[in-house]
Amino acid sequence: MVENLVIVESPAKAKTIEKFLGKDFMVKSSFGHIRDLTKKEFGVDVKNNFEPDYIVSDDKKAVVKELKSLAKDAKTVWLASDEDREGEAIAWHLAEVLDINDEKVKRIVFHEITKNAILKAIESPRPINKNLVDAQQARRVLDRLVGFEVSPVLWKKVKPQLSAGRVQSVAVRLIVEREREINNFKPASSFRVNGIFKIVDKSGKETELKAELSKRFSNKADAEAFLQRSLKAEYAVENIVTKPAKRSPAPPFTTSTLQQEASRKLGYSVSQTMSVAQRLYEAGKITYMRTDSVNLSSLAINTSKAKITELYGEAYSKTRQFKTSSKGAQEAHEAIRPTYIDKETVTGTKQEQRLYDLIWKRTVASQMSDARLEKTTITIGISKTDEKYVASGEVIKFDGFLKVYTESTDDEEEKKNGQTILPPLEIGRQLDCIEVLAAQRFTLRPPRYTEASLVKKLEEQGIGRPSTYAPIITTIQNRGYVVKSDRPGEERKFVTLVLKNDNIKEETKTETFGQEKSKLFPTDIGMVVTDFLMKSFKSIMDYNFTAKVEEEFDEIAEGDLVWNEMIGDFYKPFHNLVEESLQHSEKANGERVLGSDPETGKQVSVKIGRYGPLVQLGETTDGENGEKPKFASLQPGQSIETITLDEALSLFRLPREVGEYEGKKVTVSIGRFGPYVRHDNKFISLSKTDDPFSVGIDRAVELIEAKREKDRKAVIKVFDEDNDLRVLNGRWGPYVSYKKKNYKIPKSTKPEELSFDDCMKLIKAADENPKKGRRKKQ
DNA sequence: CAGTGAGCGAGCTTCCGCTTGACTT
Repeated sequence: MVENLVIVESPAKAKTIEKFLGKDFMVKSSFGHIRDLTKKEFGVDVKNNFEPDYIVSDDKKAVVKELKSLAKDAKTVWLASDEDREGEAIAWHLAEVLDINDEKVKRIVFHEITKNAILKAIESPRPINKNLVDAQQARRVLDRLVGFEVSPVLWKKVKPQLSAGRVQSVAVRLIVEREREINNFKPASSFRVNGIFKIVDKSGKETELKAELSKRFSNKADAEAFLQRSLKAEYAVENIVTKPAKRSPAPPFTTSTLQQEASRKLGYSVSQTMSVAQRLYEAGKITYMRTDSVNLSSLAINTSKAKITELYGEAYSKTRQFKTSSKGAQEAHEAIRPTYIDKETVTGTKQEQRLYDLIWKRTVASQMSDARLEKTTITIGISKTDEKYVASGEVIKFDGFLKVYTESTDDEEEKKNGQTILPPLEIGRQLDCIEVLAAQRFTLRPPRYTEASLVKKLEEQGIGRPSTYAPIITTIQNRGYVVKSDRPGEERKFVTLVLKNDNIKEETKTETFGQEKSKLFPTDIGMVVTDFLMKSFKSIMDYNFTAKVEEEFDEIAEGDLVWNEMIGDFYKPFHNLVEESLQHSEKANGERVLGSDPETGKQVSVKIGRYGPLVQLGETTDGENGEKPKFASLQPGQSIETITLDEALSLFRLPREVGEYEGKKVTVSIGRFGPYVRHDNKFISLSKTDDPFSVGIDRAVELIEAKREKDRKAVIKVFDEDNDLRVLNGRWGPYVSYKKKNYKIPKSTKPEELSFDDCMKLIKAADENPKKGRRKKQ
């Protein structure tokens, strides 16, 4: 029997705290929430003051049972869940479920896992804050009402299995609207002019100085006129301005900033970052990784100071406490930092080491001095015209925190503007101009979201929580609203004018732009659902909806508002929208008429069908004449919103019969797995460079023969005893194939030397004890 | 592995936030 039972949310936290507390304390974990609204029913009694119907989740039954029996025997039960809305609710649910005497229960809180903080917390217990619990109940009930009332409207009006929610629908809206901004974007061009000057220093060494003209020209004629004016011009330094500047370090990591930096610097996906961080946390190497706080414990600040002084000297140390600026932050934890800041590196996988390194640097840099810079601007005058060239540069006078860490940005343009060191010059110096280059530049369309930049945007709007950023991104992809994908760049021509050796030369060059890697694209269904929700549930889709209800949750937490009343005020108009939409909304399928087929005059349209987006030739009403419309699926990368009539029509040109080979038809088409050639009931994939619309019989035969050759090579051995048994060479090396199942060959044996009996032994052994993780999902 | 798009009806789907494993590749 234990005197004191302490319950926290996370088992790793329990382990740490137990060490601080000594023998009389047993520390256990609830593994997060233990109860939730029932899923089988609606879970909220809307006719009875929105009474919630809570049940212990299936996967928590064992935990609850254990905690219950421990609590029964303990003298005091300390509920030590986090000090935020959700944590307070967890404490309350525990108190309700554990079924123990109120006097035995004490609620304690701490914001950092240090011995001092824990001992202090034990000294000052408090009752459960019911107002805060009510704020959580309001949050939970509101999310259930929105999710479980709006989703069924989508099932009826758009497609079964779809979902809508306070957070996910707005996340999808962001991506849809960005995509439309990009589709509607019309790039404008202007001419940017750079002069390259020759500088000779005292020792006779030559360097080049690049300076940009302070003016851009909106068209080629103006740029050309400027170059004409510049012919035989003379150049001189008109002014040099030097200004001191400073740069300060970024605050320590929160979940969102860690996800952003790990994405930019290490290329990790949001969920990858979280699982690597989880492992570091469980190994006791970093503090809790789901946090919205930039706060550091005084212990952490002091150890950083000592470490920085030791490594870089006192001048580099500057202790700082940061304040959070993000909307809706609840700051139940510390910032994400190394548990022991004096440890510069850790053992573990490469991934863990790299993430730890990032966290260490960010934390330490946050406690370092500002960097001091000197910014210099040189203005160069032109003898024959009023425009000026400007060159700017930056010199680091004292590196401060930059010695350790610099935060990255999402802005690609910013990266190019790297700091340059300017050569020493003085006012009045004459400069030789090597060349003047005027190049046509285009305005940039808005960037598509990456996982991490979406998280950043959501956090700015106060939507979602540290524990949900990664799941949100998974959800909107699983629902088919959004896909993460790459897109090849497009080519575009641009004009350059070069003035060199008193001669102006025009040239047209090509550049690629708009290349995308791992970006979030909305699907057709994502766009149709967003449009539907915007029409019927505008208030829920409002970017400020979460912020608005959060204010009310805060009032509930303060005791100034009663939660059921707040929900009641929300529900009445909301439920009316639901009813209204169910009764009056048209079915939404995103149908768009593209025009008519020049050959038949029939209408060509696109819409979302049962199996996805399709193009339709002819109308269903034509059926009266006995003619059914023709259908074809859209290809990956095509969208019902942007597809053109020509693109749509060409989808009907497949499958194409390209000829005959060995007396059998050869056809080309596009299937689920891409373009293919079909011959004698065999399918052969086209290569990336083949165009399914133009591939001819010669190329098709070439592919068929190549495939046959490959298949021949793939067979290492066949057996007379049993035709089903073969030794094959596959993508991952040789293997044994028998009755459609594949078997690994031990590394020690040579595949050519396997006998029939050897193979059968292998098969028997593998079938008899299937290894864990090799079984197929049912 | 390489389709599908008629209509009906039964039975199912769905939210957000707090936590880890247990899965499979």
